[in-house]
Amino acid sequence: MKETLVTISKRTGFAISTVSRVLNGQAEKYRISRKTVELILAEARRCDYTPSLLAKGLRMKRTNTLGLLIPQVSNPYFADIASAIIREARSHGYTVMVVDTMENEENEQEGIRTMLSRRVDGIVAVPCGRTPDHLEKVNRSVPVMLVDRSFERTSLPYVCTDNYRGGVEATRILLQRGHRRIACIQGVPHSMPNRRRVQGYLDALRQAGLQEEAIITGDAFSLENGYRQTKLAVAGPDRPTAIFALSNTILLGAVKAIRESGLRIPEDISVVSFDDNPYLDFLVPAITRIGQPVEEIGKTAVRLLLESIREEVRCRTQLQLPPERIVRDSVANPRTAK
Amino acid sequence: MKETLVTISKRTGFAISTVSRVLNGQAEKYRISRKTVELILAEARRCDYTPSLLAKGLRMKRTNTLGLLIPQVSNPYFADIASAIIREARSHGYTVMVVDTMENEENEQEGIRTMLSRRVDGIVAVPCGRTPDHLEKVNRSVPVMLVDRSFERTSLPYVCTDNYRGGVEATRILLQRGHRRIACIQGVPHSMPNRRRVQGYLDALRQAGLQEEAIITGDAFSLENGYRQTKLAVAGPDRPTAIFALSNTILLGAVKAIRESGLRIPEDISVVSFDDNPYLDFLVPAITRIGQPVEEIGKTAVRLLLESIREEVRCRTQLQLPPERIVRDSVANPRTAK
DNA sequence: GTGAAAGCGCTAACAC
DNA sequence: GTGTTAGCGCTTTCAC
Repeated sequence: MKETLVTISKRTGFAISTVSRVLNGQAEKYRISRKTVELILAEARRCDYTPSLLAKGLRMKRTNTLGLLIPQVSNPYFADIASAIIREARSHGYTVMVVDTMENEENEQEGIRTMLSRRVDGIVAVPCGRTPDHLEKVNRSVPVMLVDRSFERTSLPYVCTDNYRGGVEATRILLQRGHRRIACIQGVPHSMPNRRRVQGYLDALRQAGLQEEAIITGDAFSLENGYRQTKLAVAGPDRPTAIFALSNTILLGAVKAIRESGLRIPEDISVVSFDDNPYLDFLVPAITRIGQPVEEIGKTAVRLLLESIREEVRCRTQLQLPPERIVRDSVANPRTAK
Repeated sequence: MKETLVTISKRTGFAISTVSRVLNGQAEKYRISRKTVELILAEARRCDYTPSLLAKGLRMKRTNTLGLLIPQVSNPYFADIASAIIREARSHGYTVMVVDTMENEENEQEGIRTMLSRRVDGIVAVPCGRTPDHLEKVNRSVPVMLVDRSFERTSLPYVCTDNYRGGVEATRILLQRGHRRIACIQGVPHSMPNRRRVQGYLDALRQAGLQEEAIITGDAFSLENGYRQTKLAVAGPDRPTAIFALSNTILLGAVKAIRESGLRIPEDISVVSFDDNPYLDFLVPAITRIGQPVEEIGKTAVRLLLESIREEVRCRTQLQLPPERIVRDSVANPRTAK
């Protein structure tokens, strides 16, 4: 049978309230005698007392638990984010319940329901819907923090990469080498990170007076999409001299297609990708890329969320953290510019 | 203010118990009239009633929650396992609390404490200690299921890869090509997966009458370890013609060292690795490897655990699932055998 | 310095 | 068919 305050109370002869106070470190506050404190602590240790956070949560209306909605835990990028969030939460005494939404809005909604039922103190979400409506509604009952992805106009707080700037930088890396025909292979068109990256790409081209040259294709953050679009691109008459892949998965597809076509990176075609990953240094050549500050995103999101829980106010901070250029060997001058 | 059974009870005029029964789908069982049912359901929907699983858990002594202890969520291999576990649990109506133990036994113990306090119905663990003692003790109060790693002699149930067989198969792939000097670069020596893989390697050599040729080095599942050991191995006088890396990370270090030394894979030296990962197909050459049935491991572990929770008996199943050979292009005949 | 008791939201045994 | 009530384990107000 489980130990409770009652059993300890009975065995030590002190009242439940006294036991509770001692076990919560409130002995001082209530000026409970040293002797009592020690007796109770000893007994608690002896019987391996494990306080019920269920009962405590029910009483206190706080569970020290956060909910985390992630579109795909097995995706290394999301795993990194989840990892950062879980660790940061733990360092503040919070535990995290994770729901894998599998990029499905229904799963997301159901996940939110379970979390609310479990009375989480706050929710961190990488949202997968097209609109913030539902999450905004949830935010009225429990604080919500968006991570990685956000929405066009929303009052919800978020922490993500400055994807626009990432798009600009990636494109500039190529422009500086003299590339003019740069194919941008995108992921899910309506998603915010995608739109911002594309916008960055377009603006960089525009500033270079190359707006006419924009080539935007693709529709999914997948290897298949990267492969298909690259196949098409290199087969066409006016082959691009460089490819900007908007994600790791797209990049892999692109690399596969390029290799199959017999072209060499970077001699025949340059490549820049988004997202960091240790493996990218082991491809030949190593891939030049725009890394996202994953660790910082997770940490910051949790800190802001916990703060808003503590202060009992809704957080309104919307943060875009700067991406990181990781220059390797997949970019060279275009042939035509030689 | 939050809605509860009481508020609904008051507003509809029915007793709390009636409301409870209806909302739990027990209307039939208690032969509650259609009208009552509809009124109550309507009101619950209207006010967006969210049942408190805290209160329910307190009352029922079941929370429909599992605890998951993972040594490093950001490691793609563990992320895959976590993903499978989370999804399988969800499909049975369970939510998962994840603790990242960071390969630290203290964190593991603390993680267990929080989980027990939160009254999880069961715990899935990739343990990081050297002995099963503590987990066996925990198993007396709540069912524990080991995953990926196990212990030499333990009564705890587990589901993992047949690492011994993996070690044998990897080694045989090399032996069949005529390799005789095969360096095995291991990870943490005392860990079960490592020991079993090494044992498989040794037995495969023995069966080929090559026990004298065994070369076992290394001490960590890390890129650095793989790099260092490979550097030493290729620099030595009697260079191995093949390397068996006991993990992905070790492999990457090995590849780096081999490239730096100017040797080519597989012409100068063959390579076989453990663990699957999509990126391995994009290295040049693509790496031949032994994949672990991660999805199945996670699924099976959760199923067995839930079953033992349901039946209220301790599971004693200890399962080793067969690994998968993934043959690519990193193995060739050794030079000397030509 | 310590204790008694109410109540958090829920289920289920028992009553009618 | 529906209602009353005890109790899950905890915190906290009020009392002494």
